[in-house]
Amino acid sequence: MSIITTQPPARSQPGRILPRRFYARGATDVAQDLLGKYLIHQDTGGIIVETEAYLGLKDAASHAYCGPTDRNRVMFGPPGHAYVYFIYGMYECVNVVCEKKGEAGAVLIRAVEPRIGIELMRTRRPGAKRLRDIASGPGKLTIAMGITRALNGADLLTSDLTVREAIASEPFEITAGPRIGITKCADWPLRFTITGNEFVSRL
DNA sequence: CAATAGATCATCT
DNA sequence: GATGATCTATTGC
Repeated sequence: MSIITTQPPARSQPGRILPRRFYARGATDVAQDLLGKYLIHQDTGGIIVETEAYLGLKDAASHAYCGPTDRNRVMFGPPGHAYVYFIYGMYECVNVVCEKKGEAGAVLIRAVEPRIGIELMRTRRPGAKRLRDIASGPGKLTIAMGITRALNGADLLTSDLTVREAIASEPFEITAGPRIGITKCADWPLRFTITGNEFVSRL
């Protein structure tokens, strides 16, 4: 585990949808820069507090490691689109596609701090006792925000799933550590959290 | 609090 | 036919 000190974004319009070029970079950079941004779907949204980078063909833990298939095709497409996959027979997880077309980097959104449409999210996650249980995990946040495989391939700049600049953000530090729930490349420090944030999937 | 079992199915071998 | 970028409930200290 390591701590990375960040600067507040030099120039950002609060609430503005992130531009395509934000995503057209390496997944490791995008994963860190997504922290503190807003993930918005329809009437729900929150602050991204935990992400993981997946490095495509270079990364045995990535769904794209063995090349394009019907499932992972959007990861090889243009940046700034959603890759939503179904896992464990039960859950869906959202990624944002990075890198230029042809390269398959992606960032898994692992946890969100609920901010918009909290009541609606509560009804979708009736088992969640505390606010911090609503979206503190990749499978939980898709349920809370109504994100399904129907959004696989959706454009994050023009669909009703978007990522936006922070409204009013305090400076924060980033903690890096090993990714969760994988067996290959398990020691690569590609999981990033807002240091000390209580809405992450685990401390 | 930590460890473990069970749910459940699309995808790939 | 096995596995998996998970979650919840339950069991055991």
